[in-house]
Amino acid sequence: MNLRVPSISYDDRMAAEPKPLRADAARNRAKLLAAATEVFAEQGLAAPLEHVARRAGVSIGTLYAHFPNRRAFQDAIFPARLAVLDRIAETALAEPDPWTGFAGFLEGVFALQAEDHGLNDALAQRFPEGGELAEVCRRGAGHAERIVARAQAAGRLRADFELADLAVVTTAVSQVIRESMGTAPHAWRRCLAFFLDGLRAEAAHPIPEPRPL
Amino acid sequence: MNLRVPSISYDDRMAAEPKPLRADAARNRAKLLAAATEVFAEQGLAAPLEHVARRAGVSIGTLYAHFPNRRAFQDAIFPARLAVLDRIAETALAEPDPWTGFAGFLEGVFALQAEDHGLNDALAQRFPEGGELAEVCRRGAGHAERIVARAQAAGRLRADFELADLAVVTTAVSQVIRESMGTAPHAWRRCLAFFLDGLRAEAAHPIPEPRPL
DNA sequence: GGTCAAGTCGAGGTAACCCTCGACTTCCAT
DNA sequence: ATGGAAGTCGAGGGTTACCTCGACTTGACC
Repeated sequence: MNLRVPSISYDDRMAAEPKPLRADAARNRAKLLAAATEVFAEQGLAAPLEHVARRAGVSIGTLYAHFPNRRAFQDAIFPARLAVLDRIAETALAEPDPWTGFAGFLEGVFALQAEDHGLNDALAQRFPEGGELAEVCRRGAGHAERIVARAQAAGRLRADFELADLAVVTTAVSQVIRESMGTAPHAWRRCLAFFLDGLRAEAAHPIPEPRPL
Repeated sequence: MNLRVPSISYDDRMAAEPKPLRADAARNRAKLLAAATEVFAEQGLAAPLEHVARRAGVSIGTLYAHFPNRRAFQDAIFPARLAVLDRIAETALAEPDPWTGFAGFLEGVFALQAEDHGLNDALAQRFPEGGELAEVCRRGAGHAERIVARAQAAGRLRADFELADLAVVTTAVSQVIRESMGTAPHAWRRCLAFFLDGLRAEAAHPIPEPRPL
């Protein structure tokens, strides 16, 4: 009893570099990734994986051989796509006017989502639960925190705005993007404009209601 | 050729009063309606009809005998539920301060949605396409138009706000309600408060972007 | 209480999507 | 060129919903 199976450590598992793929396999993997990127962008994150396989010109079995589940696709696709987020945040913080920086940050994040239905869905997942995607989101939240703090310190962003409210605003605008993507691709900009006007310090009226979250 | 089948007119079909049901059938119909109201409120409009049948204590076949499709349920349930809307609108227009009226109207509409997942879904359907539900919505839109116009005429609601924007705001806040219903039932109020502060005439900054819809 | 239209039942067909697994094919190192 | 590991294939089993239809049951009226 009590035999310990000699097992690789957690770190080993995490650090395990992917063994080199055979030429055809590498090709298929690339085709799958490209197909998934397109399909998710068009149809959203819930698109049937069969569609992805078909678009990649590969069987459903092969798809599962490369990506055991939908999450594997997300982790492979979105972190790279979200790298732009860091740039947007940098630009926002570099902006001399803290309010312009704040507004530009939101604008940038939403513009990104407006180009990609899948990305929109990915960010709408309250907590992308584990994986690299979660990591990227955490980084994004960090950026957001600094940008919000700076705008508030400058007295431009209303003082009663909290970080949690940012998630709520994101939920709201993301939905507008999703619904109007096809028919009125810029409707969300008006929506955001109204919102921003309500977030300026000088526009603030006391909020009667309970805790933010 | 060219024989016209003697057929009842459109008006006849529309006006056709439902023939009296047998006692047991009437009972089942009532049970189904009650069950559907509950189930939709809890699980949203997309809830499986099998759940409704089960909760009503009736077979799936009976359910379909009474309501041939999901729309039939909606038409039977929501118009009554939305009658409150007329009251809310009345109150809003009776309010001496046009801004308070406008804000109260939105507050009322959303509070209604916050109590009923199904209602929320129903109103989120851009155009409930036909049926009595559509009629109710059209009436609601009429009310909204008057309330908006009054608030703008009084110089309280920003002049560049258009009726189409109301739909957008509704989309946004409805989604917040849906997402936070379980965890933070009042999050939407903060969201609405920010929004409203952005809609006040004195908060308005020019919107750079194209047409509203 | 007998008749039969009205109502009820639920098994089962259709469909969309999930994912697996054993038979087959292809690459590559020798 | 060939053996065998690596990769590919797609039919098929599982799930969850939708909706139908023929056999059965029941209420209402005589």
